[in-house]
Amino acid sequence: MDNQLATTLFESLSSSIRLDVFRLLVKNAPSGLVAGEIATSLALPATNLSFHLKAMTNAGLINVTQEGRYQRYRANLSVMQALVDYLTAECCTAHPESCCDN
Amino acid sequence: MDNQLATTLFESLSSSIRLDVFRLLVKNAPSGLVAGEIATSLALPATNLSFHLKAMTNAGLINVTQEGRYQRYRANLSVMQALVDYLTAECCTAHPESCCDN
DNA sequence: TCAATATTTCAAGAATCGTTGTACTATTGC
DNA sequence: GCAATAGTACAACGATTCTTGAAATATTGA
Repeated sequence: MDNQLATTLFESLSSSIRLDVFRLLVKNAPSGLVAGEIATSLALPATNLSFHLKAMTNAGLINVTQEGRYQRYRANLSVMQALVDYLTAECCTAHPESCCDN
Repeated sequence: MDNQLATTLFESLSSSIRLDVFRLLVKNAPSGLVAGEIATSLALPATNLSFHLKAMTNAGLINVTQEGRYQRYRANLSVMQALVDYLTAECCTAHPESCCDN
């Protein structure tokens, strides 16, 4: 996890639409959801959702697999775990006594 | 930590300048740095840095205290810890077996 | 093959964000 | 008080990002 990837992931989580999408996919792990189910669930126009799904996929935050005419999206949980580890390191490395245990 | 605050914090960390500022302040915790020291350290124009510091302060990611004519900025480590906890919950609550321990 | 369905791509405009220079406020030391 | 210093506020512009409708692509089922 380098700074540039972290920045990209934060950017990916910095829109409420994308955060909602990610949370929905976490809730529906590990089976994931197809694009139409996400759109219905979050009441989003297909084009707008597609725009955000593409951004999140490019960032590596979610994965997509084709299922016939459907696209199934899944949260990339290991990337999220790596981000948590990165943040913990950012937060605690220098001065553990002033952060981790409060 | 609600979704809106999380979104705001991610937005705050989604620029490489702001991420660099935060990392610098973590490295210099708990004493913090005054604005001029940050500007020198990151080679940023004062106005641009001020713009980002204001955004980060509004988001609650950093704190500021006045010291005479200086403004001293410190990383808000407990907010960062709360964000890590939020992300961990987002990542692991639904299906711990598929995330936390890999 | 053909119509229906699922999703993406593209283009255009709206909205937001980032950067910079200039001006302003506040504090310090003489 | 006055000049110097630290930092912020404001305004303008450029650059991104967001949103939407229309068109394109691909798959399915009849």
